[in-house]
Amino acid sequence: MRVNQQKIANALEISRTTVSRCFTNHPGINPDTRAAVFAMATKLGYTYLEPRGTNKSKSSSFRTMAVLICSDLDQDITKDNQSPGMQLLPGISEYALLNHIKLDIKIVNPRETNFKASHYEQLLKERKTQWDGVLLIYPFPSTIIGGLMRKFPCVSLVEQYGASDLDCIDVDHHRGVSHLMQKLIDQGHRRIGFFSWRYSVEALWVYRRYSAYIEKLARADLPYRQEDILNVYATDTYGLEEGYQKALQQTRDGVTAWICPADHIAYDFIEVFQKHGLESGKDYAITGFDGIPQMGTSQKLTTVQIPYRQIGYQAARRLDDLLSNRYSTTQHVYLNGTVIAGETDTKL
Amino acid sequence: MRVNQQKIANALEISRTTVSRCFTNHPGINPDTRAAVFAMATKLGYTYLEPRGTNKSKSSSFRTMAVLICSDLDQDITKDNQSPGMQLLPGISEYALLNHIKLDIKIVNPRETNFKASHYEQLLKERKTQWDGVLLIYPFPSTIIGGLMRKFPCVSLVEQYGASDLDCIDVDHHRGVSHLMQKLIDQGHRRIGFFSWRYSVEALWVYRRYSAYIEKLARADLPYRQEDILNVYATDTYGLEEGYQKALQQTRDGVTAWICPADHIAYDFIEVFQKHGLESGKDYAITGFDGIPQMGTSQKLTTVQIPYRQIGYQAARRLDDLLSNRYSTTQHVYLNGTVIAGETDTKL
DNA sequence: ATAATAATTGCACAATCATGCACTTATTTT
DNA sequence: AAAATAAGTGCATGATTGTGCAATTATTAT
Repeated sequence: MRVNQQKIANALEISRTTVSRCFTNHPGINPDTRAAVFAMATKLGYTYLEPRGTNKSKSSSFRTMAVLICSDLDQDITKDNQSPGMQLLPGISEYALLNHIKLDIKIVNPRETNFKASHYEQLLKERKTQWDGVLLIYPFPSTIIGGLMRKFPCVSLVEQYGASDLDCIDVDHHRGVSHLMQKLIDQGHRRIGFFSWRYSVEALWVYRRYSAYIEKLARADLPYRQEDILNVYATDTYGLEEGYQKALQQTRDGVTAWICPADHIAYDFIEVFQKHGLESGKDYAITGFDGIPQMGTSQKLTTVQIPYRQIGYQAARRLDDLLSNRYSTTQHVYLNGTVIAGETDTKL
Repeated sequence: MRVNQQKIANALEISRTTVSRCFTNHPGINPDTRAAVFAMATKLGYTYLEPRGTNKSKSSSFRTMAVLICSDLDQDITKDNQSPGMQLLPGISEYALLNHIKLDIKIVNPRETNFKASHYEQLLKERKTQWDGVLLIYPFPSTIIGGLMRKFPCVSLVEQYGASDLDCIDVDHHRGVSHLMQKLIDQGHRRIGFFSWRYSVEALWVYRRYSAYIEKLARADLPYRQEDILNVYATDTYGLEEGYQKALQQTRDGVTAWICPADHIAYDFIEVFQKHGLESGKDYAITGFDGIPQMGTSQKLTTVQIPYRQIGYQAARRLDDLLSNRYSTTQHVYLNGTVIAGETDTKL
């Protein structure tokens, strides 16, 4: 017999009305109840089909999306428009404009980890227009994410959040790293190392780009060498100076190219190595990731340009989807970055 | 005798009216029913040709998506409706119905690698209504993909295709593997191996799931052990029997859990180990990936259920986007699978 | 502690969906 | 040209889902 809402209601011993409201995104449903219903629906294999006739009239009402940027005010935003946070906005507002969505952009304090604190209380009460959903820019404390997700549909941009069921739009780490490495391999590099930093907060993109690096090694049939991978494993990390010493040592030992999971790591690397008389693009190859132009560098770094505008657009769009259909499988969208051919990937 | 709608109706024990409505994109047809009808039609070899003269104004507003299933007719389709190809149809049909898109489902020969061959010539010329875009199910020869992509917007389902700029919708390998491994780690496993098979065609999902495995090792701070990884590196592969010997050896040496990148690999593994007196879920833990229920197995495998319906839906949707040419950046969408707790991940 | 207020949930009824029957229209066959 | 076959459509109907309002429960303010 087919699964219907009644089955779910029976299983949870609640009324079918409540089940229906969960799927129709009705206000006034306890988030916990909704979660329980969705979990049971998945378990029983229920498929909710949006009603087809009615969904046109509904979209006429104005929605409001919050854009929360988790960053110190002076650090990121005020600095310049080059910061990722600012670069994402055009895409977001483009989508919002096209679809008559209001935006409410707020900067929140990264050090506030208590969702019940006045900082967030205020944020939520201040507005007359209720938020319908939230876009998250930069990493948030997980407690905050939990609190926000209970109240609103959320979509995260660029940064990802481990195992929690948060939708996320990001650059395609795998393709990016794969392209960079292919470029190196094409130039004759056979021993390619991975150089990162340890971050105080767990940086998921480091792991993701590292895993892309490993995957490419395997597919290109290049051997895995533990000693050419620096600062990925927690138990096997180096201090800043120590790390560079090790990198120097490995370079002398035969590593001809280094993959760095971020541009700023690569720029610093280049600077340090220069002090030791090693020139990037000549004595060794190096690539970054992010496509942030650096001032005061003579060389153009080979890197992957992150498609910020597209990410912003897709994120807003995904959130819009979630507003009308909250019972939807969590998804990650990875957009192709553009490889920027710099001068640092040259053959020896 | 020729195949007609009545045949399909009989086979599915529904009225012919319903079958007719499926092909004419009548509203008020359940997407599941429609998917079942399409599947049966494909199986029986029925091709729907729209009525001739009448469709001047009407059909022009309908777009047509081709769904190409690259599989041997008898192998996959006729077998049962459990095959991935068939399971994707309900989601595709759901989107198509909601958005007034016609579907044209075809099975193509995997061994035909020449796009200019009559096999494809026919496929393209047969129809009066031109395809507006193509959904690809199962891996196609790269020559065919190239040919198709030059002619139509394409989106691939479940399988991925390396570096080419093809949009793709798939299960979230990383989250799936991460959840499975976390489950193992929670149960006390500390030495987790990876066991795969070598495939004649490059299986991207093996690499992707392998890279997810490595990423999780790093994040959980478990050491990388080359000798616990079987049949991922081309230069370091074993024959079938040889591979199991090695796996046995490593298990005796201290590996307590094995991650397999696919259910069928895991089922075979269990069977072989059983012959050697090792019981899954007791003497060692093992997990698969795909959520395909296996007949004749006493134990339920711990695995990840692929959200076929959602994948189908999102793929159709992505293709629809590409048709209206709204977004140019190539993207990969990964949907969360559901971890199915079986009996094979137990602690020793 | 108790009243006032807000948040959830259930009931009853309304709306819509999905499908088969009967009939119409189009295309072949005889 | 009539008969036969195949396919499309209006309508009726039971199944399923959506919604206003009242009842219930939780929360907050006296």
